[in-house]
Amino acid sequence: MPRMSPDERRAAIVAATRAVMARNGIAGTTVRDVAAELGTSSGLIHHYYASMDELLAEAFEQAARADLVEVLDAIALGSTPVQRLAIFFDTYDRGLRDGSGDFGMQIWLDAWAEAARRPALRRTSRRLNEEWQRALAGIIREGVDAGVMVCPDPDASAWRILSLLDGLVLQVVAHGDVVSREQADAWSRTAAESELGIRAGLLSPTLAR
Amino acid sequence: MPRMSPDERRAAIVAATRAVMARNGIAGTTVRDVAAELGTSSGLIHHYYASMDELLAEAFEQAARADLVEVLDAIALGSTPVQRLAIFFDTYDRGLRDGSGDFGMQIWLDAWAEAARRPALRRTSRRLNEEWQRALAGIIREGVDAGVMVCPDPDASAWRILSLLDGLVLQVVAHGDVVSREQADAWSRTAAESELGIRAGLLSPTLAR
DNA sequence: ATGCCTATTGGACATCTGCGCAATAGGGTT
DNA sequence: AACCCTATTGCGCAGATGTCCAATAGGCAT
Repeated sequence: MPRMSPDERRAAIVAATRAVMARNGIAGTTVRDVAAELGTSSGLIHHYYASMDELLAEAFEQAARADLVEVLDAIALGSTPVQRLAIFFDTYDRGLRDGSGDFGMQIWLDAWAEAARRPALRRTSRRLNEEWQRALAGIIREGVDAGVMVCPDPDASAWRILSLLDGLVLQVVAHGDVVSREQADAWSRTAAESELGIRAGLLSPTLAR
Repeated sequence: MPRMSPDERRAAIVAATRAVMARNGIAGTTVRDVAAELGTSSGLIHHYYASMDELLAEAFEQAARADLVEVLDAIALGSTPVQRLAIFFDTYDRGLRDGSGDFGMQIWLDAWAEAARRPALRRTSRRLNEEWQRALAGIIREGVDAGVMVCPDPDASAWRILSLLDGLVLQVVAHGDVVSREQADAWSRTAAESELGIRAGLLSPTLAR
């Protein structure tokens, strides 16, 4: 209702879109939903975003990046590679627990499926996934350099660990408790321990936080 | 146009739905698309299927089950647990290569995403996933009994291997070649070798076929 | 005060969706 | 040949969707 500067308004629109996306998923986010969430008219959205596609891609980008940044910040608090890796799993699991630190994991499933039909979303999803992989591979390389991990190919291991996480998340989010969140968490940690030659149990959840 | 028996017509409707699904994905399959593919009216579809959700679930069920049966049949040709496991990966990889004998892997991504919005599809997707897991766990148990695999928890291992496969498939299908099909194939095999205490290389692609 | 720029409105428009229903027509039974 | 059951039609309905546009109103410069 109140008049805003273009920058503020664009930010508000994206924030509202993220809120709706967290509730209804990407496919279930409509212009009118966003307008209602924002408390404005639907015409206003198109005054700032030429198409719904563009808005969805932008909102997903920001939401996904926020989660990535959260993980990167949390990781930075760890003092050893193994601890950083444990924190990586902590944060990932927390996202799974909340239904959303910032958004539901559901939007990742939506993004992966929608990628085939929405080029902008596809590029964003791919880029973000690569950044997750890079973050994980970085930890592994540090671990190898420090002599606390054994891994002939950190990039490949990072992709494997990440893909296992994605696959487990998929079961939890899409199918309910055929696999429990606790199992997804524990299994991915033990798989990483095995993959990286870390003694069993060292990747257990960090109690702090 | 020609009058059919209810059984024939139902089969024809599902076949047409599968064809449209393979082309447009699950979310992009509408009643009118199916009617056009079939060359009949849209009303006819509702004469046989009470809701679109039900029809999509049935079509997905049949398409997915066809692939599962293909894997089960192929596995049956293996003479040892390790060989059967190798064939399991062969068939999975073949599905990834073709775009598929019967449908693209894309519909799995669609199904996982749509599960949140379509209860019937959710149940079907979940059940099929469980059957894949059961098939895999069965092979593992045989391997353990025969003393050629080491695995304290075949069910958990099956879920891990399957989830890794799903996650890798996801990268290949959704993001193009950020991970190549060959890497997805090779990585999942080596992960399984490690997970099940099988000597490296024994799960390499079966040359026959 | 006056005027101008543009943020904002609220609804129209065309299109698509799943679904329901009265009417039609084809084929098997008698 | 007469009849009945039902497969099949074709359209209509109600709602949702993205997009667009003329009209309004709020604030900033003059």
